Amino acid sequence: MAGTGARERAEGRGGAARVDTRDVVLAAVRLFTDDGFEATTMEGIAAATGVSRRSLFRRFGSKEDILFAEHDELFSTVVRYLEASPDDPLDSVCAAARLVLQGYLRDPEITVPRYRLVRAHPRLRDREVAMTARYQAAFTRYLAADRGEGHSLVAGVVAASLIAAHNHVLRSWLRAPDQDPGRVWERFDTATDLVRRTAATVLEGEGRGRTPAGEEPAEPEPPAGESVLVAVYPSDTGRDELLRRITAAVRGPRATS
Amino acid sequence: MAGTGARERAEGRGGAARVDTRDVVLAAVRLFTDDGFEATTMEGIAAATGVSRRSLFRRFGSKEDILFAEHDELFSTVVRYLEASPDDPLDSVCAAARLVLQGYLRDPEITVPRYRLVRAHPRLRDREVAMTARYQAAFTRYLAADRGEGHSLVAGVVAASLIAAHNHVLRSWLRAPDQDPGRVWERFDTATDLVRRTAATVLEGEGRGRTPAGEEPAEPEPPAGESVLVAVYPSDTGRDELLRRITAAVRGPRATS
DNA sequence: CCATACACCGGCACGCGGTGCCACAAGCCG
DNA sequence: CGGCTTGTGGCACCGCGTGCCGGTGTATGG
Repeated sequence: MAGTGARERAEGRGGAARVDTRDVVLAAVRLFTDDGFEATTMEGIAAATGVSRRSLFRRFGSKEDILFAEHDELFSTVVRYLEASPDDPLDSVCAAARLVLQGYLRDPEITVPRYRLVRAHPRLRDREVAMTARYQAAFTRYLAADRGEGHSLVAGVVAASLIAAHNHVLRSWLRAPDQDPGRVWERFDTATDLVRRTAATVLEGEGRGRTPAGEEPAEPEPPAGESVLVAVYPSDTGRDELLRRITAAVRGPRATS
Repeated sequence: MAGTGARERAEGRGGAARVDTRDVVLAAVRLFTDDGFEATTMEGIAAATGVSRRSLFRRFGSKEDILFAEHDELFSTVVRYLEASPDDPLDSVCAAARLVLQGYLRDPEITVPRYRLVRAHPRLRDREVAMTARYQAAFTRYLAADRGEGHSLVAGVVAASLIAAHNHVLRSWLRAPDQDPGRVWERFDTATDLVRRTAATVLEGEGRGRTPAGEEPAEPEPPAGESVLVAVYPSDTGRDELLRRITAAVRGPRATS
C-alpha cells in the first residue's frame, strides 16, 4: 500500500484533494476480486474511493480502463524509451520487453490479481491481448523504421516472436508470483536468446546493424539480476517534481528484483 | 444485396421464418458503414432486418459479435481442421493459416468493409486482435502438443511468427482488395517460407547457446532534448546512494530537458 | 482587492447495450 | 388432444458511458 489511509478525509465538496490514481486502482482491484468484475459497479467504486462516478469516467474512461490504467502508463513509458533509444534496434526492443516484464514484476499487487481477473473474464482477456498487440505494433514499427521500408514482414515476425517469448516468461511468473525472480530473469534471457537466434537467421543477407557514430556502444542489456531504473516523464516536468516522483518510486515498497 | 427484400413479410408473431444469419450480417455491415458503428443501434438493425432486438442479442450476443459472426465460424472451422490434421505439425498450421486467408478472400463483401470499420474504431480493433490471438493460442497448443511439454516456448514463438506473417499478407490484400489474388498467394508463400526457415533454426538448435551478458553496468545517455532517464545500477546499491546519484545526475549540467 | 479565465470536480439526465422474465407459436411425440 | 422442446418477440430493468450544467480552487491581470 503506497500512502493510503490519509486520503479518506477528502469528502465533502469542491476542494477535495485529488485521490491518487494508484489508490483508486487498488481499491477497484480489491472490489473486482472480492465481488466479481461484473457485479462491481462504478457507483460502488465511487463510494469506496470517495471519487464521484462522473470523475471516475473522466479520469479512466471506462470500468475496464481502471484495471489497465497502470498498464497504459507502462506502455507509453516503453514507447518513449524506444523512441529515445540509440542502440541497435534488436537490442532496443529486447530491452523494451525487459522493461515491460519489469513493470509487471514491480507491483504484483496489481498485476497478479489482474491476471486472475483476465483469465476469468473473456472480455478482459481481449483487453489484455489488445495491450500486447499494441506493444507488438510499436516494436514492429520501430524495427521496420530502421531498415528499409520493404522489411516490414521481417520486422513483424521478429516483433511477434519477441512478444510471444516475453509473454511466455511473463505467464510463467504470473502463475507463480512467489517464485525466485532470478529464475524469471533467467528464463527471460534464454527466451530472448531464442528470439535473437531466429532474428539472426531471418536477417542474414541484410545490411549489418548500424553503429551509432561516436560514443562507446553503451551496454544495452543489464546482466540478469541487475537493477534497472527507467524514468520517462513529459518534457515539461520540473526538476523538483521529477526528483520527488523518483524518490517516491525508489522509496516505495517494491524493489525491482 | 444478396437475397433481401423477400424477407419483409416476416412480421407479426411467432412463425416468422428464421432470417438467414448472413443476411443479418450484411445488413448490419451496411448500416455500420453508412451511419457509423456507434450511431447504429440494435433497434435500427432490428428494424432493417425484421429480426427483433431481443433475438439479435440472443443469436449474436452483442453488437460487435454481429460483425465477427462469420469470423467466429471460420475460426471453429480452422480448429476442427487442425484437430483432424495428420500431417507434419508445421505443415498443418501453415495450411491452417492458408485456410484463414482463404476465408477472408472468399467473401470480401464482409471482410473488406469490416476491415475499414476495424481501422476506424479502436474497440473493434481490439476485437479483431482478440481473434488473431485465439488463432495464435490454437496454433501454439497444436504445436506444443506434438512435441514434449517443455517446448511451449518454441511453439509459441513459431505460432506468433506464422500469425504475424499471415496478418502481414492479409493486410496487404485488405488495403487493396482488387489486386490479383495470385500475387496475394505468392506473397503468402514467401511469408510462410520465411517462417519455415526461422522455425527450422529454432527447432534444430535445442542445444544451449547462451552467451554470458557483459558485466559492466552503464548509463546510456538519452539524446539531447529527450525526456528519458535510464539508469542501471548494481542490485546492491543502497536506496540512498541511488537517490544521491540520480539527484546529482538530474541537477547536473546535462539535465534531461 | 476584485474580476476574469481556466481547470477540475460532482450531480443530473439520458441514450443505448445487454439480460432476465414471460407469453406465444411452431414442431415432434405418445 | 395434451405435454415437451425450441425459437421468438415484448417488456422491464440494470448499468455503462456521455453531454450538460453549476460550483469551487487557483492562477493571471488590472
